Parts: sequence; C-alpha cells; structure tokens
Amino acid sequence: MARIKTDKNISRKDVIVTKAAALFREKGFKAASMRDLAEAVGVEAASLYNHIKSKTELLHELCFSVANRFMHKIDEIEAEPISSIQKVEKLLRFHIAEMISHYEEVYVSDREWKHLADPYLSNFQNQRRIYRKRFAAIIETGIRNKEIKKIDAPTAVLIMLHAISGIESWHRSTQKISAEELEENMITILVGGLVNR
Amino acid sequence: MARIKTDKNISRKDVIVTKAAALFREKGFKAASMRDLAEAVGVEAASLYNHIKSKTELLHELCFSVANRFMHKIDEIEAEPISSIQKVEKLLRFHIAEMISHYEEVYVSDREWKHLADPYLSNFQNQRRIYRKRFAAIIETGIRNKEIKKIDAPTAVLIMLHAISGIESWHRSTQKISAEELEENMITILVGGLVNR
DNA sequence: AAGTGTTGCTAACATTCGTTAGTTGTTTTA
DNA sequence: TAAAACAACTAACGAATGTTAGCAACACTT
Repeated sequence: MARIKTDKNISRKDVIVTKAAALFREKGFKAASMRDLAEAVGVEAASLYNHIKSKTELLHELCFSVANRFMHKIDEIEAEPISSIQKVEKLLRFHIAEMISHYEEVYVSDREWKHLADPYLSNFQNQRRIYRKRFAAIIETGIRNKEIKKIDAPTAVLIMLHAISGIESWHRSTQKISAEELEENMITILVGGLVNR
Repeated sequence: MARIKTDKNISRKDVIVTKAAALFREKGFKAASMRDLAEAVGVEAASLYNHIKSKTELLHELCFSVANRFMHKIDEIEAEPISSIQKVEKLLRFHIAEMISHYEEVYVSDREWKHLADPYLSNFQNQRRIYRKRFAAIIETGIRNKEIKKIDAPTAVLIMLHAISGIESWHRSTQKISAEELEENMITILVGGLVNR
C-alpha cells in the first residue's frame, strides 16, 4: 500500500492539486480523468477522494489561487507612487514571472476556467473582468499623462495578457532562450508598443 | 422528418462542420458531445453519421482548413517585394481579419488541436512549427536591415500570435469598439513594439 | 501493545459518451 | 411511376467517466 509521499508543510491534498495542474495543462480539464490523475499520484482513483471532494474542486483551487495572487499584486502596484508606464511594466513583469515559475497553474487557470460550475464560474468571471478594468484604468491614466500612446486601453490590456500567455510556447520549445532574456524581450516589445515618443 | 437545411453549394456536411466550430469554441472539443451537436443541427445524433466519419474528423477539417489558409497567405506575402516590417504588418492584418471574420474556426484550430489524433496531430504540429519559423525569418531579416529592434525573433512571433488570439475577448465583450478600430489599435501596439527608431 | 483516526484498496454504481445496426421515410433518377 | 440513392429515425452497444460503499492496512498517540 503505497502512500502519497509528503514533505513537511505539504499536505497530500497539495500533492494532488499540483499533479492535477500538470495533468490539466497537458490534456485539458475534460480530457484528464481521475484515473489518469490517480496514476500520476501513484494511487487508485477512489483513494483520491479521501483528500478532495470532487474533480471540480481541484479546478476551483487552481483558478482561485492564481486569481488571488494577481489581485493582491494589482492592489500593491496601484498604491505605489510611480508613473503609469512603470506600473504597467511592473504588472507585466509579475505576469511573466508567474507564467515562468508557476506555469501549469497559471496556464490552467487561464484556459480551463470555462469548466468551473456556478457559483464559482460567475465569481471567477467577475474577478477577471474587474482585474482587466483596473489594468485598463492604469493605462488610461498613462494616456491622459501623455506617457502612453492614444490607444484603446481595453484592447491594450487584451494584447498584453494574451501575449504573456504565449510563454506556454516558450516552455514547450526545445531551444529556449533564458528566462531573463525572455522577460526582457517581452518587456521591450510590449512596453515599446505602448510608450509615446 | 426534418432534414438539415442547405442552400446551393453548401453541403449538409458543411452545415455540420460550421455548427461544430461554434460548439467546440463554446464548450471545448471534449466537453461538446455529438448529442449537443445534433441538437444544434436539428437532428438525432446518429443521423450525423450519414455525413461525417467521426467526431475527430470534424476537428481535422476545422484545423487544417485554417492552417491551409495561413500557409497560403505566408507564401503570398513572402514573395512580395516589400520591406520586412510591411510583411509583418500584412501578416498581422491577415491574422486579425481571419480572427474577426472566421472567429469560431480559427479559435478552435488554435485551442483544440491538442485533441487531434496522429497522424494528423504530428502533421498539424509540423505545419505550425514551420509557419512560426517562416514568420520569425521575416522578422530576422528586418532586424538585419535595421528596420526592426534587436529582439529575439521567435519571442516576437509568439507575442504577436498570442496577442491576436486575444480577439476572442473582444468578440465576447458587450461594449465592442469597431472591427476597424480594433485592427488599427492592434497594429499600432504590435508593430510599434517592433520598429526601430 | 492497544486503540483511533487516517489513508489506501477493491468492487461497483449510474451516467454519459461515440458509434453501429437496422429500418423507415424522402428525394432524385431513369 | 418504379427504382435507386440519400438522409432521417429508434435502439442499443461497449467503453469510459466521476464517484460511493465497505473494508483492510498503516501510523501515531497513550
């Protein structure tokens, strides 16, 4: 009877959630079965239910832990006494760093949230909408201050966020440039596309 | 016995493929069932099989019709006697136009190709890789000509392509700017992020 | 060492899925 | 109008899915 291995401060549930992130990323939420997950964890499918309530719960946990991190970060950045373009850059760097270091979670949260069930679904969609509005508001302030080109702010947000999700391809590519190089290149192009000069 | 309605030059299979695109876009390939599709078409599930071979065939058709369109376009643009930055802009405008007018197909091809089965899967991945390399080559020429900033070309490609897939959010948003405005904003930001000045 | 809660197992369930068989009805062709 | 081709239907199959019940083995406390 092979138990799920755990280190200190890491519950068995955490192990399952982490493996689920990897699996959902690879196959998609619907295509990943609980039996797949069980195999990845090294246990029978039914045993998972000693630690989790349902498959959907795994998706909740992933989506909201990611959403919360981004929400806290934008709280923090909004309060800082720096220029709009600096705020945008900071936010982008955070997105990039998250996408690099918590790849699977962030990716799953981004692509698989559709499979959440209400009330989680509505809740998640709301948070997402609010986040984008706050991001757009930063850009709009930058436009008024002439720091940023006259563009449609929601469109700019949409470009930034989706561009960053492209780091997925970087992760999968065999000939990777370094994470630092990737970050600098992305900032160069994305911030370069915004600044007024 | 209600038949599938068809106009001239539109086969019943075309009707099914089109409805499938909408459904796969909305729910994802795995989550969309043949019974869902049948209902959307106005027929029983089994009846679909008078026109198609399998569910996966629908995905093949969608993915490769999109891939072929992009391949033909890059053939065309590569051959034109214009600057690199102009080629990039043309390619981007084509991507944007496709995403606006053939939203469902393009979106499905972009997000659901993972569910293709070999040999289609490998084939599709190859085409994708080749396309990106050719796109990157255009950018690299632009860098050598000093038209474009010194950046990592594959990273630039990744940003461009993913940024465009963000048009999905535009489609879903209630307060849309016009398609023309969207296109100009995207070009401003994306091309603006590339050009050397 | 006994007792207690935790974590695993096997077996099975109700559903849903893609798909096939066989048949009936409808349109097109000769 | 009869024959042939097409396109719909009902019924059902086997496989896979998420999940539950009931029980056995382990680990920790006392």
